[in-house]
Amino acid sequence: MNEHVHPSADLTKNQSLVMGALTKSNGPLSAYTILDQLRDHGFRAPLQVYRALDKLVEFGMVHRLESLNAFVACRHPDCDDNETIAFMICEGCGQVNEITDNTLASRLRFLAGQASFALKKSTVELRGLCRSCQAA
Amino acid sequence: MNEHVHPSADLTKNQSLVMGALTKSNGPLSAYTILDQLRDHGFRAPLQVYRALDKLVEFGMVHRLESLNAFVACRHPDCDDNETIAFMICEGCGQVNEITDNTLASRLRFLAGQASFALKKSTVELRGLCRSCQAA
DNA sequence: GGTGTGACGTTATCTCATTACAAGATTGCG
DNA sequence: CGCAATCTTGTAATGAGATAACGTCACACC
Repeated sequence: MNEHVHPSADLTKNQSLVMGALTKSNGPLSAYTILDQLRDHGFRAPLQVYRALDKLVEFGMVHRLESLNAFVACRHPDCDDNETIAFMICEGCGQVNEITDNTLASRLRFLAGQASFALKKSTVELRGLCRSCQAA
Repeated sequence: MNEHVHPSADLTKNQSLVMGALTKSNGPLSAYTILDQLRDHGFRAPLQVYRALDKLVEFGMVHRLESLNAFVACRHPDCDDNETIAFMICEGCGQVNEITDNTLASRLRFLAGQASFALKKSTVELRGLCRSCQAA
């Protein structure tokens, strides 16, 4: 079992299929959209997608976008799933930009610390318009 | 028509009822939980709740927690709905803490600016355990 | 062989949210 | 007043997202 990095080689068949669908897409996909895309490959029920997604998220290969109820492939090769990640989501074209920023992350940790709050996971999602979509 | 501040006096009956339910609760409520609580007051369908919530969110009196699919009454009397707000959500007791932090907000604006991203709304939700729940 | 574990498949169900249509209520104005 | 425009409401139906509960299968390990 490969450790420490994205275990791409160890993915099961279903996990690979779901990962493939997300990688090919240039935007986030909902679980049901993935299901529809994989019906030809034998997928029949939402749970098949959700189980694969759970694992992929656990591996840090996929992120869940809470404000969209959708999932996106991680573009950082060695993305630590515990790290604070921020997403910029364009409401025009649907594109998602993934950014990591230490200043942001440490500010969030500071705020949590001030309140004696044991931080487990941060969700930071910025909605707006990307450069191209502002022109239109 | 619309006002410049929280138009508490201008709430419709349904909006007042929903606002009341959220204010009385010491944690976030889902739309369907609100619906159940208001059945005695004539509420019959989810849409009655969602319509009221839409307006209350628009007025800045209620915030939506994306990671919970739930809603919480704003505790800041003059909360501007455009302002960046962060939530600390305890996974133990369900309590939600609302915090505004200028350093955080300006960092998010900076990151957006760097990418020429026209920021409309920020979602910042921290999950973890509050002080009391860490003891247990 | 027996046992534990993890992935898989299927059905049903649950929660969250919206679409579509109709009826009152209110405001504004000729 | 009479009428249109707009807003709020009510109701039913449906769409979208997620999980529970069952059973099966493959495989590693002793």
